[in-house]
Amino acid sequence: MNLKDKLPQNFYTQDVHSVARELLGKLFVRKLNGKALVGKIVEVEAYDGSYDEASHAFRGKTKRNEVMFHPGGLLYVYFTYGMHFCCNVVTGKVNEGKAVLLRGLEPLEGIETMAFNRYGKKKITQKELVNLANGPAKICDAFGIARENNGTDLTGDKIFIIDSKKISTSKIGISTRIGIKKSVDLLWRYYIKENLFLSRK
DNA sequence: TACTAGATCGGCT
DNA sequence: GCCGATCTAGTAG
Repeated sequence: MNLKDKLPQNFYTQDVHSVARELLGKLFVRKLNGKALVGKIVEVEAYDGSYDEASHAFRGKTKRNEVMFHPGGLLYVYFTYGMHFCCNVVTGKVNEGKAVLLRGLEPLEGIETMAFNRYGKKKITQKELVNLANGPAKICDAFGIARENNGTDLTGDKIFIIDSKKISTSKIGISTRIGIKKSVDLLWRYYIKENLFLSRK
């Protein structure tokens, strides 16, 4: 991991689908209490507010989704099901309302901290390791991301993403998105094929 | 392995 | 008042 390879703002202002695909394989970093928690991005979903009924941004700007309407490069964190947080990378230009939901990370660094955040213990089984961050709410739990991180600037030094070798197109899987009831046919979920840390096969 | 229910609360109709 | 970009534990097969 080379900190010089932190993704710049102009990475995030690209089209939401380009950002979604290119985020695969990159390293999501969260500094927590002086330590770095790092995970490789293995699964994401695109949400395009302009014609995507499943997107929080579909009905326009509100107090909750306001961050989505900023230019790309911010973290959009929302609270759901009365108990979980999920986080998104805001993309595109101002007022577009588009974002990429992080759905699966492969834990690389700070695993003991993540384990403690999720399971209340530092030593975990192989099964628990696989389940550490293979889902949107699990990511936020493991990485200690909550309401107060909504709107975090990803070009800053608290939460950011490190570039890495691009995943070849042949290794990227595409499917419908998970857990939604509207716009269910859009093939806007992208993932690294055969990775162990996917929320689903 | 597969399906179901329950937890729990903020946002929006 | 209803329902959600979820997760877990429980039961049944």
